[in-house]
Amino acid sequence: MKKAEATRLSILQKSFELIYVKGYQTTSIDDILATTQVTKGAFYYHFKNKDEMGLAIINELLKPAFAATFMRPLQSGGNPVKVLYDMMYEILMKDKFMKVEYGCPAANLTLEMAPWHKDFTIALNNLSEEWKKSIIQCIKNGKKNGDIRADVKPEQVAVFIMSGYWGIRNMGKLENSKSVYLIYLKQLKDYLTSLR
Amino acid sequence: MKKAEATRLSILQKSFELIYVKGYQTTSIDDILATTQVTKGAFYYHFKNKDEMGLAIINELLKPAFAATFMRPLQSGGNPVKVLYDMMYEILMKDKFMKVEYGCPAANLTLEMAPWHKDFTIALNNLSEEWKKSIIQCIKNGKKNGDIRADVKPEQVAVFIMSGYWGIRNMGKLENSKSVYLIYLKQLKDYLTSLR
DNA sequence: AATAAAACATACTAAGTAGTATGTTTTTGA
DNA sequence: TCAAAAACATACTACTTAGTATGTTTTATT
Repeated sequence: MKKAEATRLSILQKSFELIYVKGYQTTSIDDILATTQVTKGAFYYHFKNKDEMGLAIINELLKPAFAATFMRPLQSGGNPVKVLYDMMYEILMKDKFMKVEYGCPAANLTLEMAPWHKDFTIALNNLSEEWKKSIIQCIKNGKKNGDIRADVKPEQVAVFIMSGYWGIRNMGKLENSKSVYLIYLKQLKDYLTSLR
Repeated sequence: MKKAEATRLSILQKSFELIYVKGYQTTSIDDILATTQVTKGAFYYHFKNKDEMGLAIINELLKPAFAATFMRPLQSGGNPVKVLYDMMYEILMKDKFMKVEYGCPAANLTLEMAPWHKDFTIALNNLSEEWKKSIIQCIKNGKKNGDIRADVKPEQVAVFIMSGYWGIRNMGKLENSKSVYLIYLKQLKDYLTSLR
């Protein structure tokens, strides 16, 4: 990797961490410069302004990370009852990047930016739509295999599961403890089982 | 009501609306002064600082509003399958204050402030806990009446329902349309029915 | 090696921010 | 009614913010 590219990536990665922890609005350019050891000249050489950097974080870091953690596990073709539960368990209990006290970076950005930063909202909605498609496909596949009842509506289930996820992140932040994740996961298992 | 009390209340109400729409951090004192037509001297006579005002909003406006909209409907003693669905339908589809594009004020504040403003987090967690208690009581009552299966775990269900609510607010913001609320509500009905 | 462009560095600006200092006006209680 | 306290008004400060102007250094190309 070229040195300039490394500088750019370093800015994105450190900013992502700062924004995840502190929020977008409260993470100042000067904060970013201090932690990256990059100067203002370098920053504005690589990014036109703060929002352009924010969008780059979503598109270049959040999106691939999201695809790997949220969507890849759904492509196995297995029983949705198990696959969906396992996905959620991995995301909530095993993921190394996300911390219960800081919630989900995608959810944080959405709540903070929508509806004022349209570009952010569109990019984040994109993520959400992709996840939804993956879940729907997983359920459709389960119906074909007979793992899921024929009368189950895939889109309804997908929305229901996704809303549960965004919401449990909120509760985790409030209580600052993963114990609420475990309670949620138990009921998620019961719910998924009810779709057989 | 005394005039001074009216001034204080006006500040709280207008600030609440501004913060609900724009967020806490991005609503400046000067914004508040401009929309309330109150001067800085008056503001700082009534509130020590911005955070004290924020807490007053939570405790004096959000809390009672939350109790009326989220908790009172649960105290009827009716069938939880219907009572819980009706509560959610009212909150999502009928409430006059909350708009789909701005989400839920309690969720917005939580995502924005936790874990950095401990007082806010505690006050908001308080709200959440009260709601949880109400839902649990509603389900326990339903179990006693035979409306809900004996093996249903009230706390698990409460957490599951609450997470669904916080989450669907997030999705509403992303899509800026109540249609996602309707999809969610259909599946909520199926889920609640599965508890019989 | 020479040179042009890329990559970075430093000092600054203009606009906003929460909060304060110091007043004036209004209300209240004896 | 009149003084004291409550309620408000205005002008200011010290600090932070995103972004710019203007440089210097590094890298790539010939």
